[in-house]
Amino acid sequence: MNVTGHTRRPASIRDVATAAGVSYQTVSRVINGHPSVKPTTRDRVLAAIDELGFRRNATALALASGRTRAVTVLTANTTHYGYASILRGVEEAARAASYAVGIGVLESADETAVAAEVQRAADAGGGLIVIAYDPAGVAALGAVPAELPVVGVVETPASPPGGDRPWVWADDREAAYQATRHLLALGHETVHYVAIPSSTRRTSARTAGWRQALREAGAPEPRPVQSSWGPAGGHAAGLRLAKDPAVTAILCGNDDLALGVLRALHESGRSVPGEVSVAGFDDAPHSAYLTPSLTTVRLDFTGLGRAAFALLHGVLEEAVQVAPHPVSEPELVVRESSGPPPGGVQRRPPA
Amino acid sequence: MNVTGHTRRPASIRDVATAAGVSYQTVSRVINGHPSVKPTTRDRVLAAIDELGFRRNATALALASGRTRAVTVLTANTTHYGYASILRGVEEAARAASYAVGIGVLESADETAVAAEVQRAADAGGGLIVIAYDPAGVAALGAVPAELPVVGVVETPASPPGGDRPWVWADDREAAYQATRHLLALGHETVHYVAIPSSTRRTSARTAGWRQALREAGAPEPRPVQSSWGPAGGHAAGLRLAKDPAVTAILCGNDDLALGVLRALHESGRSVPGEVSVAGFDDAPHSAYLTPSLTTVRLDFTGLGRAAFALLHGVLEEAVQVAPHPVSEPELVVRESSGPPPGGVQRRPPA
DNA sequence: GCCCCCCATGTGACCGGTCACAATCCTGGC
DNA sequence: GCCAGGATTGTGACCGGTCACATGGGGGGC
Repeated sequence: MNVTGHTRRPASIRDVATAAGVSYQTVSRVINGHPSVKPTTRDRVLAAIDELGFRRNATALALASGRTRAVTVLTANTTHYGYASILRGVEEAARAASYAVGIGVLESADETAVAAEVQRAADAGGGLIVIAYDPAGVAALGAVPAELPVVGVVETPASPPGGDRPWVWADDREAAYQATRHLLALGHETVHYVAIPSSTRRTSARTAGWRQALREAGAPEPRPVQSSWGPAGGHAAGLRLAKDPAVTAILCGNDDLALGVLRALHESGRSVPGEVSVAGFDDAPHSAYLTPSLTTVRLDFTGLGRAAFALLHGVLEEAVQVAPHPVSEPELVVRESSGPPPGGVQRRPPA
Repeated sequence: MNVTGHTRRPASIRDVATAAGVSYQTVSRVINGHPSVKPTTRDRVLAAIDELGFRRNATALALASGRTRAVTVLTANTTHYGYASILRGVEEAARAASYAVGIGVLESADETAVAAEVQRAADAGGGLIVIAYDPAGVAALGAVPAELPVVGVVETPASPPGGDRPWVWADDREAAYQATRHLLALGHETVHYVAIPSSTRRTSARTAGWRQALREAGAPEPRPVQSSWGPAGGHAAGLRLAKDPAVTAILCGNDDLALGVLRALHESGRSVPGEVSVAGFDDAPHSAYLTPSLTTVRLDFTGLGRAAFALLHGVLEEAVQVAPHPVSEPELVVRESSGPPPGGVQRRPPA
């Protein structure tokens, strides 16, 4: 097996063919599992493949056949828990299907920057998965040329800006609805909301679910506090909300925001959950270990990533079309950060 | 610009050549910036390129020239802060150099699984960056065939198992040393250490730095508590350490472990930093917002990723070799979780 | 005015696979 | 024993670029 010392270039199908005493086309048939190859011949070819350590050149395959077996994930953020988990899900599914996974980061939502990044992803060949939870992602999804196979991971199911592209989504609306109902059921008069940046100018799914729960309960609807993605934004928002003694329950657009809010409440001397209840969103790994541990809604991001890949895989190989949303339901996880409002129940919990 | 409705395949250099009335080779020269092309001709070609929306086919380029302009990052984990940040740094630098970035996840340290993943990465063409902080990563680095260009992101600089491969590293030893000295300087008799899983059977760099600081101070050297990567491991370790009233200072292998330790101390009724001081490692984004906020050592993971790419880039293109460790020094960040031991200073702080 | 050389451009082969089609072998039916 | 037809195998062209070399034209040195 490669006894000669000097680096030689890897064996091609013609090398294998020579070694096995057949034509290159026969080798091609063997590696593609074509049925009409005599067993004897096949064995000889396989032996030669083994001996030369032959591996099919993916580049040549892609050029000759057009099949690329690659996916590029376009995302605005790789360190954030939700995004990273989606990426992980994609990678998992892609690995199982022996697809290569590429990644492109959308540094800004600027139109030309986004277009450049989409181009770069397109150049890589294969399919695209765009995480369109934020303005940059939404812009990217919109900028994908029509002929490119793409799947969006979107916030709202109703026809996203990307048009008729296939998509997957987690039911953020339902998740926010559940979390809000939980807080209301504890007896809070209303629930304030610290929002992550919206992906579109329209109301986000999370905001919508929160509002729906308030409305159904006949609770007052405070203005949502627009914030950022990270704990710093939550901290700033939390400081503002802490000043208002009427605030007894806060829902946050994600767990990082909730962390910042918790910190702000602590600094303002308001106890959680004694005076104020806080709920997050996503169930990031650290949320269970905070003090107080964080009530939140768990979303199956990994499953979402897997689903996105499955869908794209179906598009690329015209195999069985996967059902568009096989992702598990959001699950409310009640921990220490939520409890009844101070001074007992202020309004009747719903029957 | 592509007025016809039906999807047509993208323009090739021959299409451009025909449109510009030159040969395909001239087009090739223009897109490669070859000097000897008459300006008039160049302009005509550029116009044709623009009109047809020509983009050079990366696959064909790779096949014909061997240059791939791609990096694959092999890592055991994508959601963990440090890993994700390294990946981000690589992506950033790669984008600037217009390289494509691929990602492969090492699901287990099992030899055949690792070998398969390395093969997959090799098939993608281009260079490899292996994050070798853990057994799976170390195994992967070792399994990379000699002829493949690879850079390791390693824990300890001294000849890693990968042999003479180029590598980058953050000075974990120095970082642990600083953190430990900080705690000792506050007056703690000694510092306990909750360790992340070691990448090799040998003592990790972080453990070594911690031990060195203890030794220099003549402090007792407790056995390090072996743990995992996540908060759950830190929690378990913290519960054990909390039982021992002699424990007044704990250094953790990363911020997630520290989070678990903080939680365990809280559950055990021991106040931080009143009774016990805790320090972490990495300065993850949430650490500043914990209650108490976490004293930790900031490491420039993003810079590490950028450096890894720069090094690989040098190897791939035989450009100027980059200095092997241009990564910034670790920086101690003192926050609320560390303070003097209960009952005042128990030993003299070093002069 | 001639020759040499460089500038500008074109031609053919090749990278390592695939595809479409042709050519051979072998077998059964009559 | 002859022929049709499926099973095997081989040949040439092609994917979209690059590389090595050939070719035609114009300017400077003499």
